[in-house]
Amino acid sequence: MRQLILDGAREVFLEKGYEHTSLRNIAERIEYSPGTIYLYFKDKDEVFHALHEEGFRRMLVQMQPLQHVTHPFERLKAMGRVYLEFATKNKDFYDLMFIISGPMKHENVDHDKWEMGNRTLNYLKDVLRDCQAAGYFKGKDVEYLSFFIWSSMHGMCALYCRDRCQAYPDHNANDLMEQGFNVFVEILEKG
Amino acid sequence: MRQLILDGAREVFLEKGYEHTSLRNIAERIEYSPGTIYLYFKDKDEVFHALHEEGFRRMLVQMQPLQHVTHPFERLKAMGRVYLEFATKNKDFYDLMFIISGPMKHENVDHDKWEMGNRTLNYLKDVLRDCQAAGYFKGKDVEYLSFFIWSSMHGMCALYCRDRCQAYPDHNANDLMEQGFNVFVEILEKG
DNA sequence: TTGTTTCTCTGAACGGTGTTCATTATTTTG
DNA sequence: CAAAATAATGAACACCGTTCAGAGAAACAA
Repeated sequence: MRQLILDGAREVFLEKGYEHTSLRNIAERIEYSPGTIYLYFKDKDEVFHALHEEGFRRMLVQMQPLQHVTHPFERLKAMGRVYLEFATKNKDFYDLMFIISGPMKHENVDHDKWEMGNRTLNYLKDVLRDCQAAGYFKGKDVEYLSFFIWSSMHGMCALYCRDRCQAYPDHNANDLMEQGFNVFVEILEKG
Repeated sequence: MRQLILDGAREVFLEKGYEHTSLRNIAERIEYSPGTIYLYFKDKDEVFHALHEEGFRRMLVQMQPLQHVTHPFERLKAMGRVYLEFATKNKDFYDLMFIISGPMKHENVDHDKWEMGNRTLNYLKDVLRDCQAAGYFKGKDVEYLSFFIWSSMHGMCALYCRDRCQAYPDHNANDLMEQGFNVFVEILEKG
């Protein structure tokens, strides 16, 4: 049953986006009444927490092939590109995973949720350690370095998702992301 | 009248945050009926567009002192710190200015709105050109460079505002921001 | 002064939201 | 088959943004 609700939620969510997905929509889609959802989920946030997890699962799947990139810095670059592509091609999922406030309410977080997210972040840290072993990022703390790198990627994606790329009216948003990423790589290469 | 509404809106907004600010709240605060607001503003977004502008005005004020920092790269660093401080100390304004979807609906943007935002962005570009004149960021396109730098700063602030710093449970969020910024500066220094 | 026009403001109403809960329907168990 | 346990309902509550016919006040004309 829980799975049925989640499937309906994902369908409506991917069709209409987070903003326009109501519990009544979801209930209607799976042909149950609104109240039923509350028998299986505490509230709306808990429903979307599950999709949140699924988002990370999807992202991790897209990152699997990267393990065959042997050179660590190349792997880091490839990771960045996958991240960027994930955000631009799964705007709604990205929004839900990294921007929307709901799924991060303090109660929900400590538990065993957010596991997939941690796994992705740990993967980044591993790659960074590999980079350091290959002579990159000398003397940097992996924690802070990973936070900065994640932030830089997230920053572009967040501006993209929330239409702030319009601040550059003469540039196409996707172009901006790609060229911005290139600048990023060039600068990282020298550090 | 328009000003009265805006003042009420800002009060409620700063007290309860964007999420919990309804037109009914605002109307109640200024002791008018909800309908009245629609005589002076097209809709909710238009009300918050004005606060959006005010946010940029506040940010620009905080950036004024920077013009006395002579060394361009130092000015850039100082600008980053001001940006970071603005975001952490004016979470709600920052959220409204750079994260929330509303104020960026396509209709509203082309007009003469978004002017303050552009002014801030242009100031960043100017500083970057000064940096280039001083030998930094050789051969980089200022458009893409500014987008990347803005993104990096925004990324940290956005993760902060939307509680994603919890992904680092062993680190204090403010510490994360500061150290993340330091990593950023170190890496920029070498480019 | 009175009548008319103009402008401002109201507040009920519409359709939407998340959430609760007494009631009904179904299934499982004794 | 009856009783207990479980599952599902859908009306109701309190909100939301938004609209609009009409009430009230002010300004102007006669």
